Amino acid sequence: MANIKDVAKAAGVSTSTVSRTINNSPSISLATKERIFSVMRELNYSPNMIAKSLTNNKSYTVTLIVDVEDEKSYQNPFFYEIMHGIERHVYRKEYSLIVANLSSTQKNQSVIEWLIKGKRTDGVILPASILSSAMIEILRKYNIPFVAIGEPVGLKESVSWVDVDNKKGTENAMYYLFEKGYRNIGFLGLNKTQLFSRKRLEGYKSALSDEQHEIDNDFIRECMNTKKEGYQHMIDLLQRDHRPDAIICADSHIAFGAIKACGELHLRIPEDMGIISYDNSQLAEISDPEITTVYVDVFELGLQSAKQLFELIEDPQKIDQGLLISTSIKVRETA
Amino acid sequence: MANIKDVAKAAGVSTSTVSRTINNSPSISLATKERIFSVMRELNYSPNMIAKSLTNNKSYTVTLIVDVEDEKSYQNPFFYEIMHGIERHVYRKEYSLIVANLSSTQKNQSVIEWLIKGKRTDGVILPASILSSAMIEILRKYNIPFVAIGEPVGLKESVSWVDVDNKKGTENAMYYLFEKGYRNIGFLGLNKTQLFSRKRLEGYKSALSDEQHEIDNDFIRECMNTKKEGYQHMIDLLQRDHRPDAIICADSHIAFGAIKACGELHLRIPEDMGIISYDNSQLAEISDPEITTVYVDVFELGLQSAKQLFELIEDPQKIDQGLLISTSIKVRETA
DNA sequence: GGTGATAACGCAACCGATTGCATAAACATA
DNA sequence: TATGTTTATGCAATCGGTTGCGTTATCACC
Repeated sequence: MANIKDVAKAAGVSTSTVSRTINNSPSISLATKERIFSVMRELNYSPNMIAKSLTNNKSYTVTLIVDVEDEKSYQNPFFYEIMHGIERHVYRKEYSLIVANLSSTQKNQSVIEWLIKGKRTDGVILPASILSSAMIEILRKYNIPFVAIGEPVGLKESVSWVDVDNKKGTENAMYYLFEKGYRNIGFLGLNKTQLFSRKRLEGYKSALSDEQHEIDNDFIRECMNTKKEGYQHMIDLLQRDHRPDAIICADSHIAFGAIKACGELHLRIPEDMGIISYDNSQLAEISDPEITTVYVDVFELGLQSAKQLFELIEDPQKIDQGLLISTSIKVRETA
Repeated sequence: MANIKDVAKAAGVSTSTVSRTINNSPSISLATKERIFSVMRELNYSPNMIAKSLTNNKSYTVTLIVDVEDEKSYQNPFFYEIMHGIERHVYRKEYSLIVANLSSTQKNQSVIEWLIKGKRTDGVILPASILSSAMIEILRKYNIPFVAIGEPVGLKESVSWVDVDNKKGTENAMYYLFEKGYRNIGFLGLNKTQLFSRKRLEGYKSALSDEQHEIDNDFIRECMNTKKEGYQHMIDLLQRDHRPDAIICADSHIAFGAIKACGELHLRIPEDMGIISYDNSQLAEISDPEITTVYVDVFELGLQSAKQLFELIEDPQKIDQGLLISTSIKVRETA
């Protein structure tokens, strides 16, 4: 394949001149630029990015870390779409995207350090679950910009991140349910360990306050993100005297369990029981009835994380900041 | 960060010597090798892969293409797992993995050509859906090894590929159903456009022949991979005089529809109706009852595709070949 | 016509590795 | 002792770009 020397020779100029026309230097006359461009086309030339990397000390590559622990959990279908969002922006910048997985439980930084030390990456996007202080230390030490997917919690220093606006999303779901006439709304979701569940619960509570409803703690259930727990808690809730007439599930698996419970107790959905969960389109649409959800534009989430990363790459002075992606209600059949 | 010169200086040798010890040349004395290694540790040195790439004319990177059209279809959760399988082998080889998406409908080769021309990739793994003849032409032209995920169909030349053994998988599912006592087994699946469905149908038919059953064409329904079509075809099948007592669904979405149909007609699963579909663990496990499936080790599929790719990279004489990944039956509740 | 400014380009060093060839020392052999 | 081998290492070119600095030609102006 043709290299810069071939182009220079064919155009009767030095490689410097070719390089400058590629990089659009003003000190090359228009005539020579055009001649060089036409030679480049003839020879089917494209610059060797490896060589470019060596001189410019940039890899033209960013890395997406995925958490293998999440792989089998609820996040799975999300991450795929996030990746596409990231890709879109990365390729727009003429960078390429490396993926690598790490385990949040094993606290293993080796892959990322290996990539950095080999000068293979200019920036990193990684789930907050992976962002241990040891990880931050490494990234800072080598001066590699990074952005977290998900709001990190309990960190001393500030970092860049993007997350779904879980609180507002749930508030909006509540307002939607109120408007539909539901009055006694419950909440099923884990809230101790998972930040996003906590935020969703916050939104649930703040919407109740806003609407002058009092918070009934019996309506709030800590519940793992599984069909089984969703089912059990729902059965339990429905056997009480004072039942909810609608429920917000922090996850679609929970909603599946809740729907099953309603079926067994012959409650009609959405007439007797409204249900809203968070979006996992595949599950929401295959459910019967289909689940009304808080829709999260995860593609946008990925895109924004990449944008933030490039801001840091292009301007090292840029200060770290968080960004919340807003949600909408995707009306299906359960509310 | 320390480079090879720093190491050479600190160890009192030339960069050649350092390079040779890194690459384990036999012509360096053990004593100097040890000294150099200890200096490397002291200085926290690792070789700059970019520079290595430039001299060795290898990018130490392979690319995984994903088909954005498939993104929203059944393959989605598969690809994620395939990616992990690929990753495992790629990082074992001390390569890194680039991902890029292409659309099978738009027939757009630009990203891949851009990566190749920029010398950013040494090999490509791509879904058969992307493997148009134009794509092959490009890959051959630049002499880039590639492996298809899925058996390509209608190509003139031979290429390397890995695929699930769909035929044998379905045969095994049939034998399993026979053993369970089912005698009238139907098949729901699309078989015109999708090779994997055709193969599954082949397996269905060959198992019937093997067991001396005759093929009842009314029991074979062309059916898109959706819950809706699965439901309709199942209702239709169940309203006939001669009903099946078990059914094989080429996809889990179909199975969801079939289960719904059984519920409405008050058929007990698995007593009155056995159901086996192909694996999508998330859907299979959230279904009620949980779906018995033909399990596909997609991680292994990815791993094997990467292995094949590296065989081609390491030995350009290596001839292209296909590889089938065998399946197993994952017994859950529907059969 | 001499001087200075400006425009357009080339020279050569450099980025961090690899490698063919040369070389020096140590050792063996005649 | 002179010569041939072997072992261990260094020199310098090379991969394909980039860039500071120098050079040449052209033109304006006095």
